[in-house]
Amino acid sequence: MSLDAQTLIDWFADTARDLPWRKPECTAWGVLVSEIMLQQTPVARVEPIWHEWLERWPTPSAMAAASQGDVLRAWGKLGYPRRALRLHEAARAISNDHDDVVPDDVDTLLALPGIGAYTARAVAAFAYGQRCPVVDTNVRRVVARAVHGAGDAGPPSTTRDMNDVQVLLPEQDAAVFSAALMELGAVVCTARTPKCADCPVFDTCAWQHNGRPAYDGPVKVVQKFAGTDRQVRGLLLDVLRGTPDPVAKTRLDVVWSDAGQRDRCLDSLLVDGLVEQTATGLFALPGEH
DNA sequence: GATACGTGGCT
DNA sequence: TAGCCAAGTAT
Repeated sequence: MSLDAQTLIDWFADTARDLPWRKPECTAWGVLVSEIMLQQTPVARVEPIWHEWLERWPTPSAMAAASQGDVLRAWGKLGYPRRALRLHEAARAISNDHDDVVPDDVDTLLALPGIGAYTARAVAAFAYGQRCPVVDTNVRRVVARAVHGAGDAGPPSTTRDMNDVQVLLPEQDAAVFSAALMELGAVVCTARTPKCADCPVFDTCAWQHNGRPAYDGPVKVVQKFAGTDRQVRGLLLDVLRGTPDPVAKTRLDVVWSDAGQRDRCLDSLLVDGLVEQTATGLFALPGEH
């Protein structure tokens, strides 16, 4: 009952999107880059940037040789630019400590900056075919519905979520099964309007059998954006991405009227290493090599 | 466990 | 329109 692995694997073979990081010729580095970019970011926005990155920096050592500023500019407006900095750090660690080969075991991957419980297992599974639970927001939602019969997933709990998925993994083709689970959540078992008519596991779905109950867990807090430090940091960084040379603070002051918030955000960007101040007091993306 | 962290498309 | 949502991680 509930979620036959082979059914999902067959469905995936028939209908999976043709994403570049799923192609057989895609390297482990390509998979890692895709996983970092896809954190909290839709596929449509990632694809073009991913292609640029892999062409420009086809190996970890290639990216390790770039400056932080180059990496941040190439990241463009993907969002959460600290990801770019951490990926750059990871590239250097892989280049220096791992012979330019993306590690294939979860614990070693977890030790790299910007790689957490999800990404470490996604790389182990999708780049190296390992059998481990890969749990993202899509998988959590599919399991909540198809297995637990709930309207949506409750608050995440890494231990519990991974256990839930571990017991579903087939002995064979576990990595393909994980990709299929994610694909189902991304294109069929979606958050707002699930396309149950297209679902390959409709007949065994616990949510259907339960009469499609509404989500009854804790209220999910929606993150504000307008007016927050996140918006201001984004505006400041956008100025610096758009210019090759360091700029005077007056160039940054125009992006936000509240001087107190502006300065606080600029300071936090300096602390985060996303911005650097020159000896003459100008501001720029970090240029360290 | 809660919160901070970008950005833009969709309903 | 305002809010929801998108392959999370670090603290």
